Amino acid sequence: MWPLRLISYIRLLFTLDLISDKKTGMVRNTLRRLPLYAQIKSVLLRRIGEGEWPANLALPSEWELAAQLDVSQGTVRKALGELVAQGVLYRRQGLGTFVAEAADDWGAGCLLTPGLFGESPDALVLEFLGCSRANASEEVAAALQLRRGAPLIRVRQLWRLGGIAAALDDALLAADEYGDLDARTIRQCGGSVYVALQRRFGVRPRTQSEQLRGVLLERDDALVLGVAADVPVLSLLRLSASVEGVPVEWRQRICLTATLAYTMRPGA
Amino acid sequence: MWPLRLISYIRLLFTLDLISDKKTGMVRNTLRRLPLYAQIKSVLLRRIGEGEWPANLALPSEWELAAQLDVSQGTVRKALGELVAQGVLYRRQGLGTFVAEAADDWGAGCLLTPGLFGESPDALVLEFLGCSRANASEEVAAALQLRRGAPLIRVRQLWRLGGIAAALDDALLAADEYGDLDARTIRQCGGSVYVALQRRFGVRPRTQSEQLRGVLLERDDALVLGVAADVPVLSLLRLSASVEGVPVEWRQRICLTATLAYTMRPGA
DNA sequence: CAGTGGTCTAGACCACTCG
DNA sequence: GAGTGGTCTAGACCACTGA
Repeated sequence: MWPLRLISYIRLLFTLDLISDKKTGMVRNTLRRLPLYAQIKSVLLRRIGEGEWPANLALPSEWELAAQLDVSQGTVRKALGELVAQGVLYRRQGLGTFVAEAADDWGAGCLLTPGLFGESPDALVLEFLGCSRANASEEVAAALQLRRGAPLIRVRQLWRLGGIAAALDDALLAADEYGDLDARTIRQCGGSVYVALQRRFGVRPRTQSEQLRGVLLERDDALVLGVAADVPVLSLLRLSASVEGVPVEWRQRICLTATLAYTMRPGA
Repeated sequence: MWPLRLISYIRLLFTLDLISDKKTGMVRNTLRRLPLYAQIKSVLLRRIGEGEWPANLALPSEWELAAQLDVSQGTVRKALGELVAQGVLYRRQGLGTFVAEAADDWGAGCLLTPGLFGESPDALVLEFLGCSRANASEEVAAALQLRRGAPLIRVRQLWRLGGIAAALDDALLAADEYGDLDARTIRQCGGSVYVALQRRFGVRPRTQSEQLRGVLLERDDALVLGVAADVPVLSLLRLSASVEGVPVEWRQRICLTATLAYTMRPGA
């Protein structure tokens, strides 16, 4: 019994690219620096990132995974639970555990609703406007860990609610890394940058930080949105990173708030 | 063994004010409509609400609670875990599980930071401005489940960051329910409405819904904040409710965003 | 040192979904 | 009915805290 467990720990060790110079007796302790379920989580995250299981197809069952990784079902369950909480997976009782689609470009931070404290989120429609090149400002360069002036891809998207323009997005990505992201690719992905990143680069961006301001709508943006300029709007900045924590995308969003309000997801 | 479990289920039944007309054989199934850990959660929430354990003092240990409620430690742990996730409790390894302080008036929805994607939240200072009476508008009445024109208590607070005015709050509460909330009481609670609610009424408000807009700063508010009017600012509306889900407070906040930005808590 | 939360296991049963 | 996630138990050991 015990030797078998030990072997599994050693296997996990290599799977995680961790190195231990300790004697076998010490391996377990060394590994315990991270709880087993956290190690399982890393292993699964990597295998998901490598596209081992397509989106919306079931992973192996909890018992199957437990056998593969040589841990108990409860431990697998705890790891899966955290991934579900992070939105990477979802579960359906009696069916299985599934890889979630790439995150929606709108993001999980806040939700748009038409009414006041209304409950119906209403379908936002994403419209792809175009792709262009740009250079990193000081601010963007710092956030994306690039040098100032580094070449960027700029993706412009328009959000509509019931046909009416609601928000305007500018997504910025490092061109050196994601230069292949052209208009055709994004169009094939329904206009979604995140879906394109997932399919083309195996990157699943996750919101890392979001920031809000009240600003006045600029003339250029007002033209695109088809409304008057100089009205107060909501400005959102978002930094997204891969599951490994590498910055991927900087996004700036302008939200019209004259007739709409933005309801935040009730936290916890 | 089994009879003992049965008795515990029946006890839980009464603790939860649930009623079952079924024969003893059916009680278990009836109860199973809610998982055991969820029932434990309710029981604990109520006991916390009744002030059984003062803030920052330890609850009984997981094993002790398990014995009291006649469930396993793992089940208690799951219930406690969810309450920790909700911010009602916090845990410290080796010490115990504690009741958290009343929520901060600032709220858990978003966090203010001075810099761009900066990491230091910086201490916000709350300044109590005063108390007054008002009447419920249509909107507020609907949110607080009152009739239109119902008497309200209005509490005004100013938030400062490094001495500089950053935000202005107007909290509205039903006067019929919370009429005792006068300036003296609130001052005794450090200016915090939530602390006062907890101490005076045993109510622990939790954010239920939050809504954002970009608006222009009005003249009256500009005077209080000591800045120019007509600048774009962030407007936040928040509805708070008791743990039982009864609406308690409607709060309107005006955030200056000329030199500050509001970073949202990274979700999950 | 004793007591606490944190992790992990093995095994059981339930509730749901599908063919 | 077979297979899946969801819950619950009993017991073990670890890591941390404080006296």
